[in-house]
Amino acid sequence: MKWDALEEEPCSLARTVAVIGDRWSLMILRECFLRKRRFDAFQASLGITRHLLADRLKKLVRFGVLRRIPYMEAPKRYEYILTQKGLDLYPIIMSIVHWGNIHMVDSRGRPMLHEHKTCGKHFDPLMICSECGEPVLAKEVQVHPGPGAREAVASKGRKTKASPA
Amino acid sequence: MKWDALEEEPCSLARTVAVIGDRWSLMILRECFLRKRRFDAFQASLGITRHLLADRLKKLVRFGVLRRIPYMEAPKRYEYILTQKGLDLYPIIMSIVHWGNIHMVDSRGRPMLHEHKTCGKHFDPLMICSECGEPVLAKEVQVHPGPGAREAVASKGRKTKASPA
DNA sequence: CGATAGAGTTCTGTTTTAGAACTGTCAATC
DNA sequence: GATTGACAGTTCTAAAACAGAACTCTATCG
Repeated sequence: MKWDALEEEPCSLARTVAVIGDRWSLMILRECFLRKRRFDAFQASLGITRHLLADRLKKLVRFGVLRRIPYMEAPKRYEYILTQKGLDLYPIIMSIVHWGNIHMVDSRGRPMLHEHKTCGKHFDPLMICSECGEPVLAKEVQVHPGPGAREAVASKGRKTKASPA
Repeated sequence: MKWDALEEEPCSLARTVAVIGDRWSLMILRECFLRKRRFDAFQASLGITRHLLADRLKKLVRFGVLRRIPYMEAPKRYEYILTQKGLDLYPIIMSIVHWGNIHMVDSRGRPMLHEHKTCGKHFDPLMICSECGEPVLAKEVQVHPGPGAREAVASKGRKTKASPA
């Protein structure tokens, strides 16, 4: 399966994975949320090859996650800033960081702490249900096909071809 | 940078990306959360090559995200089920799906709807602060180095080498 | 006996990625 | 006024990852 094919899948996970589902895109986004915005800054702190960095930035711009704005004429220089669409990725980034905090830290503890400026405390992100406000657990969630689902092929038995989410 | 190097980084995001930061791992996990658990079931609904599927399953087992349990002797057959560590990935999966629901759907709408069995309603996941219960926005979060941070090289000025999170 | 199912492994050829060097423009320095 | 350095890339080659298809092995089914 090609990356382009992922985008076409009737599955919100696959489509999002087409945008951010490689290690470098996620690492670049980490830098963006840490207020980095220039080519060399990304390159220095990530150790990514310049070739791939150029490529990934292009991709993220193409998907509308980053915007490329000139900050200097002659020579033209650009910086990359998060669009609203990009900012909306924050819960993904935070939940990834949180999982790492719980399951991947060594004996020294967390590399980074997050302070919620609104309340002034170090916090962890918590995922709750938009309707009842209770924490959401995998076992308590039932999925149903939505309007954008692929038509189920309805072959005999319990064999429905695809499994979008 | 190799995948192994990512694991070593003093950054919870990098370490998590080392585990799930490729398209197939995320797609496999989607299937796991949809209760798929067998090799051929994964292969059929993902269209991944068998080679890569075997490889990714091995990786996810090695990282303790999946457990490989025999469900049949002679011939030995195994199925892959989520460990607690794997189940804890749910917020990541859900936030990815949610972003896709908001930003990547076509005119037909969402491919899939999620029902919170606890309250019986279709819902979206919401990320809140564990301390004050308010929704968390990127701009309201300040990061600080934690105990597991790499020693900052403290060069002159505002130039700290790495940017873990 | 031959066919089918399940869970992989092996093979070959194509894509992606890593790592390093190169380009081009401007500003500041020797 | 030639040289160096910052910045934002592009180009090159070799190494690694991936796609697609075929093959293996055990066991049951008709």
